[in-house]
Amino acid sequence: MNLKELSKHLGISQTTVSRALNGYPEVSEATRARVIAAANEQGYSPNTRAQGLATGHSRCIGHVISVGDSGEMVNPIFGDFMAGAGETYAAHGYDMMVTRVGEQDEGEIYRSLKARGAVDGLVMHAPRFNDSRLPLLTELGLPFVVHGRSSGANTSYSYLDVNNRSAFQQATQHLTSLGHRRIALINGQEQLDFAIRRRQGYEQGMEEAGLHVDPTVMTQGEMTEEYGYQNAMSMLDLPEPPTAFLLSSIICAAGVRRALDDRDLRPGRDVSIATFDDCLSYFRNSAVPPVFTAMQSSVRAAGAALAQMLIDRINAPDAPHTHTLWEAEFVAGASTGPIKD
Amino acid sequence: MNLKELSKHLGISQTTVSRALNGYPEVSEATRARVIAAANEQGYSPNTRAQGLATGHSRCIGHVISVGDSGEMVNPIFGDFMAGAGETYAAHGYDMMVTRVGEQDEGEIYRSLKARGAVDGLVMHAPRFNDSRLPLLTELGLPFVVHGRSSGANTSYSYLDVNNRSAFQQATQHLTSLGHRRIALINGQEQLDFAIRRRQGYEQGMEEAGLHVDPTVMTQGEMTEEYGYQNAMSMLDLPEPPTAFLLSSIICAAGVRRALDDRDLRPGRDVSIATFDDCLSYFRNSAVPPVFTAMQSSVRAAGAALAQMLIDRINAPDAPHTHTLWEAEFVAGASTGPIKD
DNA sequence: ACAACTTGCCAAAGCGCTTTGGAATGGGCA
DNA sequence: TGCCCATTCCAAAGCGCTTTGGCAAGTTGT
Repeated sequence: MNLKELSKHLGISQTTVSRALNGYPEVSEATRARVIAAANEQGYSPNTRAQGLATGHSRCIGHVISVGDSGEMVNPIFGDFMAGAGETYAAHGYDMMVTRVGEQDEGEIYRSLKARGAVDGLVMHAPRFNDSRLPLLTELGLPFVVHGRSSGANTSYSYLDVNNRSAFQQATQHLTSLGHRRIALINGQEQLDFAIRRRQGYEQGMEEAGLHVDPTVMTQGEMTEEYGYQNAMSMLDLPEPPTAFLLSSIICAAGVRRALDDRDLRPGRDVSIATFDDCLSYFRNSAVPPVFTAMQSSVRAAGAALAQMLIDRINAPDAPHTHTLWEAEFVAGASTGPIKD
Repeated sequence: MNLKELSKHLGISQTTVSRALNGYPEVSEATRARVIAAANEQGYSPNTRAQGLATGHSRCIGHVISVGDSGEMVNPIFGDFMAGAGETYAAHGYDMMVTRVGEQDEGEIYRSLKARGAVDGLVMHAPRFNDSRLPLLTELGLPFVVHGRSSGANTSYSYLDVNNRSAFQQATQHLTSLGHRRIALINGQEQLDFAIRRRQGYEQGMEEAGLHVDPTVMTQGEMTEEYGYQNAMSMLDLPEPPTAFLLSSIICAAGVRRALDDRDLRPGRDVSIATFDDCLSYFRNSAVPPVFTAMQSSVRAAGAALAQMLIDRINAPDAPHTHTLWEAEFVAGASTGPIKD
């Protein structure tokens, strides 16, 4: 069933049917009601592509996820983020397109999405330091918002970020206030902006406690469970092992927990663990008290909010850029405790 | 830059440019080369919507993920599955559309995707027992493939599934051969087909060992870490606690591990854990020996293979349905061992 | 009663592409 | 030379929608 058929069925012109369906005022309410009823009855929905061609909009949002071909990690927050964003898109009648890309040709993908008119806007994920995608997207004139920020970039852009720096400064402070002086940082990949800021927060927290940072207990890498485990294991083998671990992801934290377990150390009593927690739906930290002392911020909520930001931006592309900074919430859990002497 | 402009720029008709670009034989190689060069130089890509309108195809694949509004779990395999599927789609010039849906109106979504011509085909996730989506999709005439199977359905469809039954039968057998007689099954939601089959495999394995199943050590639910933990904890409190746990997900297994830890029990020595492992990129079980004894099958590979199946199906919609059944691979890990007496 | 609006509808153009049905051009062959 | 076929290209229709510009009919003001 298409417009032509529907209009023939109703004995009314295509114009009128289209207008009735799209809420234009030039059609009487009686006609509109009749049209809508017929459309429902016939199961008519306007063809997305034709509508897009005619209007010049795709009513589709792009998400580009980069996954190295060499079996790199898929970001575990992906699903929850999408769930949040999808909710907003659905409410506004947008579709959601996701494109997988191996790092190399990410710029090419953006150009293509723009040239093909495939999306009305997109969400940029995992910004890096002075990210080159920022000027590219700006130049392309494709509305976009960023999940996170890019230090050192001098392009202006809209973003929603968690205050990673203050989160890690707070977490560090929590640990130092418990007497910990040797605190390991098991961070995400430090070409990613969020990891940079988290390190800064950690360094600041250490400094405020009059402690100096020691590179031997600081690592960065893909935040898998195994990565947490292995780093914790090797650090525990150091002549002067850390008494507390600060982690970038609850998945990693699980790995560290396993390492402690292997060493017969109990979290919170023998060694402390504090972590960032994205409130992943399949890995909740919501026991009472929470398993992990954590700085938490829902990535699903972030997805929903960013999607809204993007839609607003598409509707008003020349509006000034929006900057939203969420503070992570500190939750005291069972994984931290005063240092043993 | 659009076709018209490009053809004007080249002094050639739109027809010829289009044909040159699409590899039709009616154009000389010299002209083709010239056209392609100009297209690259001008950064021309055909408008997706216009192309779709003209051809009647969207070159887009749909994935519908259902996420309850009440904060239900997002399937942790989602990201890895998409990464695999996305690879295949990209190689074939397909885009990937994902639609979030709260259970209630899933049929509506399918109808809409079809009516709007938004996708050329779709992947159906998480089939349930006698899933009503099967006849619906068949009736709609939208090419689709299923990740998993639907017991009790009498519609014919293409699928790729892991042999969940044999996987769990094998895992159970492994445990019984180690002397375990009281084996807990912490399963996924048993309205989902894969969980049904896993239970059957478990029951078969128990029966083969001359053991009868005991509902008090069998649960089903959303496979979160906490779910694994809580069930393990309460089962360990039973008058006759299980000596082994069989799990549907490595995320859950982590929870069980934590429970054992809390009870000062060591996996593999005091209590055994065997689990299904989807080879999630952020939660690898690839240590030597693996942390968990597991039945493993890569969900990323499944995504890639299913995508290929769907594309084949789109290209030959009347071909007979394809059924692929993968056997999960047994890996002996550190989490299982002979029963303590 | 007549001009001036409003209201409710329609025909047709246009969005950017593919594809059908020719129409030139040139080469091979008798 | 004349005929036939390939080869190479083009004009125009059509995909399903939105939107412009009108046109009747009904309504208002004087």
